[in-house]
Amino acid sequence: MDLHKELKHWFGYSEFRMGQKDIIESLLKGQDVLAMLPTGTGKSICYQLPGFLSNGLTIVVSPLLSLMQDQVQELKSNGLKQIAALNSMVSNEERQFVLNHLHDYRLLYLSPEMLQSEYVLSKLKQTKVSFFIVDEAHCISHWGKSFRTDYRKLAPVRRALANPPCLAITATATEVVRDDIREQLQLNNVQSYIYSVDRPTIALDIKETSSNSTKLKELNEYVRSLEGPGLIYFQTRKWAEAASSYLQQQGHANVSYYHGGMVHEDRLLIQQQFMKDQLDLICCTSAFGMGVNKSNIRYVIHFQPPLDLESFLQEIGRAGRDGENSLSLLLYSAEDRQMAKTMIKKDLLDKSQLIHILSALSTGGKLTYAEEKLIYLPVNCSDTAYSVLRYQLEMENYVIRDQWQSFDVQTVYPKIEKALTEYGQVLEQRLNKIWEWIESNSCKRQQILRYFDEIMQSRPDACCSYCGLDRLELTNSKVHNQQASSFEWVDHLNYVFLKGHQQ
DNA sequence: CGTATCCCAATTATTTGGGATACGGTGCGATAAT
Repeated sequence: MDLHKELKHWFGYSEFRMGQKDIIESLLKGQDVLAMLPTGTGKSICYQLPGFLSNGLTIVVSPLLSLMQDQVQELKSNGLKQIAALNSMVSNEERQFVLNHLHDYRLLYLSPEMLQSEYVLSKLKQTKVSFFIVDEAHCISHWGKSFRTDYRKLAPVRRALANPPCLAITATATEVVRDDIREQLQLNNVQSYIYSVDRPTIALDIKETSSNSTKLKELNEYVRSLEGPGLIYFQTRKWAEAASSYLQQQGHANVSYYHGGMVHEDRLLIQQQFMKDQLDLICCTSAFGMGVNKSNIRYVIHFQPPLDLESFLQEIGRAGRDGENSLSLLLYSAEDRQMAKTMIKKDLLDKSQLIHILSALSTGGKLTYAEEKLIYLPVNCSDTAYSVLRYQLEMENYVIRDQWQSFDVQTVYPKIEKALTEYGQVLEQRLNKIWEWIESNSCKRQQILRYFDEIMQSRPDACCSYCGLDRLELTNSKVHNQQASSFEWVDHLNYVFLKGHQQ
C-alpha cells in the first residue's frame, strides 16, 4: 500500500509530518502503539487515515464533547462521510440509528463514559472493530484517578471488542504516565514513538511578584507591550472574569474570558471569536485549550502556576504552533502555593466525612446516581472528592457499576484512608516539583526536559529567564529604552515580543 | 493563602467595621428499554 498516495487521496496532503508514517505503519501491521507527539503536529491523521484504510470500525475515545463535534464536522466538511460521534449531545433517535448501522461507519468518536454502557458495548460487539484509539491519552492518568474514572476502565472494553490494535496518543506524558497508560490499556507488543516535549521557539520567562493585586497592574503593562494573540491562565474563575473586565477598562478592546462555569453556547462563541481573530486575548482557567488549534498565539501568561508541570506544558504548548517565536511568562507569588495546596486538599475527605459516607454505603444494594449524591452532599463532599473515593472502592470490588456489596466499615476504612492519603501525596509531590522548578537556579528548559526524562540537545537563543532573555539584542532599541525608563519590567522581556507600533 | 459574604454590635447611624465562615479547577452522563 502506498501510504503517500492514500494520504493525498483522503486528506490532500502530499507529505507526512513527523512520526505520522511510522505510527500508521505500526498500527496497520497490527501492533499496539503509544505515541507522544509535540502539540499541534497533526495527531489526528495518525488514526483517521488507518480508519479509512481498514474495512472495519475505528473507535476513537475522546475526552471532550466539543472535540468530537469539531472533528466530525471537519471531516464531513472535507467530504469524508461515514463518521459519527456518540455522546449525550446526540439525540436518542440518532444514537439508535448509528448503533443499528455500525457497518456503515469508519470512525466512531465516543466518550469513555459512553463505552461503559452495556447496551452500547453489546452493539459494538456485533461489528468488526479495526482499531481502538485513545486520544489525549494522558487523561487516563490525570483525570482517570479523580473525576473521569471511566478512563481507567477501557481495557475490559477493548478486550470485549476482540482486542483490536490500540493507539494511545498524547502530547505530554512523563515516563511514569506512559507506563501507566501502557498498563491501563494493557498494550502488548507495544511500539512506542516518543518525541521530545521541547518547543524551542517558546521562550520560558518566570517572574516573582508581590501579591495578586499588584500582579494585575503588571499584567496590564505586559499585555500592552506584547504582540498578541495571547492567553492568560488563572487559577480561579473569578480571577479570570475580573482580569478580563479590568483589562477592558484599561483599554484592551478584544478581551474576553472563558471557564467551565459558563454555559456551553458562550464557551463555543468565545472560542470561535478567538479562532477568527475577533478576540486577541482570553483570560481563562484550565478549561480552555484542549483542541484549540490556533496557529498564531504569540504568548501564554500564567497569572498563577498550575498544579503540575504537565499541565503547564500543555498550556504553554498552545503558543507558536506556526513555528514563529513566542513567549511563556509565568507570574508567581508565595501565596499561590498555599492556595494550590488547598485546592488539592479539598478533593480528599477527612475522617468524619469518610466514616459517614462509608457507613451509608456499607449496607449494600443498588443505588442510583441521585441516591449516592444524597449520601455525600450533606457532609460537604464535592462530586470530585466522591469520585476519588468511589474509584478506590471500585478497585477493591466493593461496587461494580451500581451494585454495592455490603461491607464492614471498620475493615474498609483503614484501606481506603491509606489509598486516599497516597493519592494526595502524589498530587502534593507533583505540586512540589513545579515549585522546585519555579524557585530553582538553573536552566528552566533543561529542568523541564529532565522532568520528562529527556536530555536537552541544544539551547535556543531565547531559552529561559535563567539563561537570560534580557541579554538579547533589541531590534528596536528606541522602543526598548523609552519603555525601560518607565517600567523596569520591560527589561525582562525578549525583544521579539515587543509591539512595533507602540511608542 | 486571599477574598467575598454574612451577621451582629456599636451606642443612637439606615452606617461601619470586626469576626466568623465558606470557597477556590478540569467534565462525562444521568431516567426507561431498545
